[in-house]
Amino acid sequence: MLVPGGSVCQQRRRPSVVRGGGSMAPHVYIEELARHEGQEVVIKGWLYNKRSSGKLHFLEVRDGTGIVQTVVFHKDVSPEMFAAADRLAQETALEVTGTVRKHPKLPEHEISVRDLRVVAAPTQEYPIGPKDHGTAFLMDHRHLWLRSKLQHAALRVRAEIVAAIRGFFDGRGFTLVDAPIFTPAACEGTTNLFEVGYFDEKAYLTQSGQLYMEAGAMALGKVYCFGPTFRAEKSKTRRHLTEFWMVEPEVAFMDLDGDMDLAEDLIVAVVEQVLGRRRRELETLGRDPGRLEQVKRPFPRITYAEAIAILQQAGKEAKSGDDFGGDEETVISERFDRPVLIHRYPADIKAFYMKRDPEDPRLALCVDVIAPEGYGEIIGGGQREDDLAKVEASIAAHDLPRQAFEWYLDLRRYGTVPHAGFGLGVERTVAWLCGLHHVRETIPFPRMLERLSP
RNA sequence: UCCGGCGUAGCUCAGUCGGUAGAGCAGGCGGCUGUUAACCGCCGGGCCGGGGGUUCGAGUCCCUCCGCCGGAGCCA
Repeated sequence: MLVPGGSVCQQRRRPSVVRGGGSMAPHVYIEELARHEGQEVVIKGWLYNKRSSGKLHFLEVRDGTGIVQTVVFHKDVSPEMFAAADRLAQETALEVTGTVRKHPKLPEHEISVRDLRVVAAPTQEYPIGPKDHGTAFLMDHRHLWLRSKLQHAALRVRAEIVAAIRGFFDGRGFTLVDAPIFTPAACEGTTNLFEVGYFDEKAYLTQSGQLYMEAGAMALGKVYCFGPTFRAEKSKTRRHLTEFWMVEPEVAFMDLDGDMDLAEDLIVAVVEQVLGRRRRELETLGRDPGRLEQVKRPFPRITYAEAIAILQQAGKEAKSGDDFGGDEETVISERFDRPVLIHRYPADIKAFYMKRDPEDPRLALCVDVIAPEGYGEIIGGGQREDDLAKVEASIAAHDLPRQAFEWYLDLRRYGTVPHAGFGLGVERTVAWLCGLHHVRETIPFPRMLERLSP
């Protein structure tokens, strides 16, 4: 029975599909429809789009797993239901009962409708139509925009990437060690950290769980943390969020080479799993899987000095001692068909905990991974300084408050060992795999310089 | 913070040389038995971001403020 608006509460109390005779059709999700060809099923979802051809209405219904075209033919339903079906507004919540069959024109399935029930009609016009909208408008309606095809696909790929990352580390004997979100005053300088009140003192939202993972690695050997991190940088680019997710493995008795192997293995595993399980979503996003199928071992590994040489050959002004901006990363990444590892940057442009290269102490045993196609740095990491005196000296040289690092120095006092790790930025990885222009579409509710809501 | 750009109907936009506000979509009504951002006909819909200035006259030119977008720096 179709009820266009009103008496919704009553309907909710009696959620069964009202229809004459026969057994109740099973509730099926749209992504499973192919297995039910020829059967009568119930789809529970929302009206995505509607077309009509007089005696025939085409209702596109989405249920979170996909979108299916349902066909209402005037001879299959009552005249009242047929007329009401034509009046359904976009995003009406629906239960549709009908038979699954092959689409006559497309390689997919459709449903010929026998019964329709409105669960809830919209109280006002849905703001996002099947037409162009600007990003500001869409971001203001992010809570609704998530229902759209491309956003839906991107979030599913994101979830797959997160699952792949967890599966990768869990399968290799890593232990998940959650790092704190509140951190005490002054870790790596506070200018780009979000300050919050913490009872009678100040605290800062974490910008990395790494130091805590070093403690974790000394306790559990192979560890990783996975959570949100925060940067109060006034960055306005398509690669930046103020709140983003990072996975940070840390391994005791591992050196830089082992670190690079681990980073490479992780990326290959994630790409493989996404290609294997989310190909349909990549297609929806217009992402050519061929570009991702090239992401196989081994990745090119170049030194910082070689990267500078590439930039100079390309006519860019680059001299040793410069860090790379987005442009430089793009120039380098375009030389390769897969991610490129750049290692051994000058130590003085890197963080205090980086171990120096014994073969050239001006260099740090660090590595950045630059994604292909200009998606930028997705990994930064390296081997950590494990010598107590050298860490102490580095803390002093960076003007960091020694007191706050006493616990960190303890890790070098009680059985210090070589260790290494890295951080992988989830949103940039999602942007790369999905082929999205901007990281704001890679996270459900992005937090940016000018965006704190919804 | 700096540089550049944009604010016109619910949405996306056009608006000439300064001369009384336009289209498509969405909404409403009607038509169509296979549509694909369906299509066809009709109808309603405006603080032209706010303030100030120039002018007989400002959506249009100038100043200013606000909001947003893109990029740089910084970084994942």
